[in-house]
Order: sequence, then structure tokens, then C-alpha cells
Amino acid sequence: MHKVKYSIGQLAKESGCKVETVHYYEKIGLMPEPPRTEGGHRVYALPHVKRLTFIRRSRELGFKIEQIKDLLKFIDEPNHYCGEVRAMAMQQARTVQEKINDLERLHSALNDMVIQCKDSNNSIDNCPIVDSLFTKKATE
Amino acid sequence: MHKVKYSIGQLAKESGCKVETVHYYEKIGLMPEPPRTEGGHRVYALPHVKRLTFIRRSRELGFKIEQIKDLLKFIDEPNHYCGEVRAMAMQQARTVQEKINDLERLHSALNDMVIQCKDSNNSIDNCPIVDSLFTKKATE
DNA sequence: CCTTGAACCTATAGTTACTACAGGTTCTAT
DNA sequence: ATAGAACCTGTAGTAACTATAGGTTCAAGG
Repeated sequence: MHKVKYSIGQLAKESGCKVETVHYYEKIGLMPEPPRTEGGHRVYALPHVKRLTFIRRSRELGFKIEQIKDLLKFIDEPNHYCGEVRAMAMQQARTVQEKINDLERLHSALNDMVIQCKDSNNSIDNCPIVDSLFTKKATE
Repeated sequence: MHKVKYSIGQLAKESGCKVETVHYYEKIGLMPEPPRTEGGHRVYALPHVKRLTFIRRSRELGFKIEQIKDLLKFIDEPNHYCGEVRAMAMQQARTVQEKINDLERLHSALNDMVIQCKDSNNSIDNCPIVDSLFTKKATE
């Protein structure tokens, strides 16, 4: 199942990205410039597949490109320890938790609004949702 | 506390936006072109403050600009009923709930990784976080 | 060997919702 | 009258891609 050479299309498929995304990652220096065929087509190998998979998974976990660059630096350069990566993962977990909290506040605000607005045949002038959106948040 | 005329800076402050954002909203047709002074400075009134506050609050609730355009259409045009707005709020609540679910999955994935990685002095080659990021999600 | 069509190439523009200049004008307060 | 804050327009930049155009190369079938 593991090939030795991959076209860009195969690389993309294997790692779950689009071809354009690979081009983009190459342009911003996240993926290396691979060897080419005579005709100029990119030729990849297994390490490329792994690297791109790493990138895609990290993106799914909400890491920003710049953070991924840092993670890859740890991995590319020898003499690094797990602790640095662990710290980044913990920080990321905190960031995600904050986003969850924000969204939950938002979700209950929306639900409150919907509950307030029992009579859908109300004219728009009396709609409690519209009303509450015209109101400022904290200070007046 | 309620004035009759507002400069763009005052409008921005009252509604919690930046001046540049007001310019932007005018350019994309979310805010109307207001009257001007002799010298060309924009002059706003209370309805503008309310409208912009509505927009800012809706953005905070995660509505996209296009959705806000729809909401404002309901409000601007008479003969609309609360039901349309209510439906949009409910849909928005669902969307937000989905985002929360996604983030919670992500959060526990990150936490799992951190827990797996007990020994921070591990070399990077043995780091379980790095490992799991090199692994594909569902299918191999 | 030749052809055909899928896959590839580069470069550029578009997306979303702003933010940040630059370089000039107007307003306001002293 | 003048200083400087606030305003004006227009353009470019941000993040992380996606999409398009217009052309070239590759692989498979005849």
C-alpha cells in the first residue's frame, strides 16, 4: 500500500488535502519544494505524505499555520524535547476551551431570544429578538 | 445622553465599532450613506446608532454579514413577521451548537494527547503527540 | 506510434470581514 | 490664527485557502 513515489494528486488524496492547498503550502514554505519530472511535475515520497498529514491533522485541531511552523521546527531540528510540543498542545486546549465557553454563552443568548419570541405572527415591530439586538451589551 | 447629531467617531464609539468598520459597512451597503457637512464629513443621527448597534450585536452572535442583510431587510421593509427572524435565530442556534460539538471533540483530542505525553523530557522522536499528529484520522 | 483526456503547471483574482496605512482636508478649541 | 485631533479617499494587507484561465505533460488504449 505504501508507494515510493507520489504525484501531487496522490499526495493530496493520501493526506486528505486538495492539490491547490499543497501548492499553497509550498508557496508559504510549509511544504518543501519536491523534485520534479523532466516535464516539471512534482514528485513526492512517503515523508511528504507524513508531513502533509501532520499539517492537515494539526489544522483540524485548530492550530494556526504559524503554530504548525513552530511544531515542524521542533520536529525538523534535532535536540528538541517533547515538553515544547506538550506545552503548545496544552495552550491550544485552553484556547479551544475559551472558544467553547464563548459559543455556549452565545448559544444560550440565541435560545433565550427564541423562547422570548413565542408569537411568530407578531409584527416585526414587537419582535423581542429584534428588540434585544438593538440593545447594547453592557454599558449604555 | 441622546444627541441629535453624531460624527462618525461618536457613532463608532456609541455602537462599539471602529470608524474604519463604519466606512466598510457603508461600502458594502450595510449602512446607508449619511448626509454630509459642507466640508464632506459624515453626519449621523440616532437611527444610525441603533442600526449599527444591531449589526454589531448580530455579528457578536455569529451572524454573517449576508444574514444580517436579510435580518435588516425584514426590519426595513414593513409587512414582515417575527416568524422569519425567529427562524433565522433558531437556525443560528443550531449552527452554533454544531460548532460547540466540533470544538468539544477537538478539546478532548488535545487533552488525550497531553495526558498520553507524560514524560516531557522524552526526545521528540518518542513524543506521543507528534505521533498522533502523524496518524490519519479515520481510514488508512 | 499516436491520440485523447485526465492530471498537471503557473499566475492571478476572489473569498470573508475587516484593519492599516498614506497623504491630504476639515473641524474645534484655544 | 493656529495647532492638532478627527476626518476624508483610496489602496493594500490579513488568514487560509479556493477558483479560474490558459497552457503543458503524462498515461493508457488502439
